[in-house]
Amino acid sequence: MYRCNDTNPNFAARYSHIFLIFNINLMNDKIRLRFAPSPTGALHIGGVRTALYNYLFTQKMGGTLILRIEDTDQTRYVPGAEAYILESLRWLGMEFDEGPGIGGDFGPYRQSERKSLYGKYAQNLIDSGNAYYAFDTAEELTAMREAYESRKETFRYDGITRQELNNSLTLSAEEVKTKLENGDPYTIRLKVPRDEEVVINDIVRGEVVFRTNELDDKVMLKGDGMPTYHLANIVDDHLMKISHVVRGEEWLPSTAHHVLLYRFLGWEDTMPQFAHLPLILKPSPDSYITKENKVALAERLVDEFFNKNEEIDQSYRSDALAFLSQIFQDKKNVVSKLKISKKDDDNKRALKVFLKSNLSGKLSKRDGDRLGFPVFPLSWVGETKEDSFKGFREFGFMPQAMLNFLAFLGWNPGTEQEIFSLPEMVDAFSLDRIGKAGARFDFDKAKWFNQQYLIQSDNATLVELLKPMVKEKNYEVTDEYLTAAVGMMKERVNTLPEIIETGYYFFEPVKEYEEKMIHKKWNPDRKTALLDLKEQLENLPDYQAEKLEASTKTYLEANGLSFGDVFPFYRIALSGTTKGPALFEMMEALGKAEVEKRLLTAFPAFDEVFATKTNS
RNA sequence: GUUCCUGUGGACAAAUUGGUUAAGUCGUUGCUCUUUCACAGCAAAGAUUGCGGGUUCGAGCCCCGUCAGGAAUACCA
Repeated sequence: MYRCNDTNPNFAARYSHIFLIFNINLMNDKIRLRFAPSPTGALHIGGVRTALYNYLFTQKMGGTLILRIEDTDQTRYVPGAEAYILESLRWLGMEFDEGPGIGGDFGPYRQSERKSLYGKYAQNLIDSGNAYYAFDTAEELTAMREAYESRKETFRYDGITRQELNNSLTLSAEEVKTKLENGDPYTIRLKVPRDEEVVINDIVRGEVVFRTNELDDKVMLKGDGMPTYHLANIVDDHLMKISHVVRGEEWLPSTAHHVLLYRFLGWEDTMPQFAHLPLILKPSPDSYITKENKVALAERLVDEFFNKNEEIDQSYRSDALAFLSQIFQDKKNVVSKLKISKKDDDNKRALKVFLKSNLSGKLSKRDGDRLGFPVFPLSWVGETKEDSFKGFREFGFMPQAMLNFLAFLGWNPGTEQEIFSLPEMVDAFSLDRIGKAGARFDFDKAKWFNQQYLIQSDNATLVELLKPMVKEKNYEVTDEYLTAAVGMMKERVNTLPEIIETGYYFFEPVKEYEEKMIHKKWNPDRKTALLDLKEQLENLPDYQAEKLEASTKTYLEANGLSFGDVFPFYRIALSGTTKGPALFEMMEALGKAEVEKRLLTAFPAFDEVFATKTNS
């Protein structure tokens, strides 16, 4: 039975005073974490959260944070992905101590550049009898898997099946030698022992036990000479002296293999501690299926289904649509209706499998697109439109708000504080307050966080962030004016761009007047009073909010009018809507001339709107 | 199918480690403030802690069973 070391993650921190007494400083060079993304596309929200937790823990412990690029799969390599990852992390304000482009004593930090390193360890495994050469081709294995599947069984390359397969365990030494000398393609597979238990002591999950008989003989070295994730990861973590592995829960099932590897390579005593993070889940179907969108959503899903399964005939389309609208009827039980039953034909089966993976489970990049929220920190432009996504930044989120939101997906400080600056978060963070259950992505909450940050930020900062967007729209305004507009709008929106979208009237003439109020209350005879008031205000020595308000009050009292008689029409004239910032502040910001212009164009327009109502 | 993980109001979650009345936040609804919207403040609705047993004076927490959801099951990471 193999046990990973089970020291407390906070051990060094907790007892640092003792180490200090003995003048041993374990903290700084002991705690080393790594964030190890794969450059196969944009870094999604789950990866960002993993990076965050790695960052928080290292900062908290005064450790070292390493960025390692895991690009061992050449077929999935996407140019630009690494740059995207770097830029995302920079935007979010997470700094790394070592990594590509940063430097460090343990480089190189791209696995493709470390290729020559791994063969030696694979050979070690062979030499110690813990791995073997496998000559089965990918095609043979695929065929085998299909054959098993047709019998409703699952093929696994393991301690049983390897005895029947084409490898150095079944072939004679002579045959193996010949094959190797001939340059026949081969992989090196881990020889998982029989009848043992591997015990993992996970920081967030506690003790997890795997029986080796359930484990497959994973490939360590691929046919192209590249290591798989499993080998490269363990070798690099060891060579880079990683102390804690904080990664997503999807890795938990293969952790047993990793523990085995540490042991076979003789590194078990320095094996890092594992912390497997809960997954970030899609919003549940019943939260986003509405009367309004369910038809569009169904069509979209069916489109994607046919896109993905080109072999299925289009004639199945109406059936698929019908099925979807049927399961959307009762949105509470969508997932349970996706169970495959015996009477389902192949099409139905394929459809159900597709829907299940798209309506439940891990949050995926498609979801964002489909449901209208971002899943990536920054926009990503892929080769096709389908592979391009809008990021949190482009949605108008502030990096700190995104981090704050993400931090709470799977962790909480145990206090009632919700808004944390990055340093505060570092201070409050600990691995043992990470939860075990999957956390559901909730865009409403994300927006709330962003709004809190918007309100909290000073106007000057927001103005700087807004300037590029203002420029893009070709609005010509002074900083002073923008500052005023931002001050009035920021607590009325969730994201930055909304300031100039819903508050467009600060930058250009009103596009449309809200008709309801005009129909209800507009009285052409009132115009004289409104114009009267306008003139009185224009004659004030300074066109300033408080003065305007005082003067208006006087006027209304003198003429027996109420606020309600006047305000809505001024408001609609200036902004097109009855919602929005305080009227007099808006007037001050817009300025005397602009206000006059807008009032004079609005009143005749109101008459017209009013006339259409009386006519109809 | 198999292995592993996880179940606390609609969502995120707390619960001093077995202690009595199950926090708080988002969302929803209402009230206050306000010319409107928003912000802020206050309040309400919403939970037999997935379900069934057991242990115990006492169970969200421990044990057994069961159901549901998720992950993994590639020469991907």
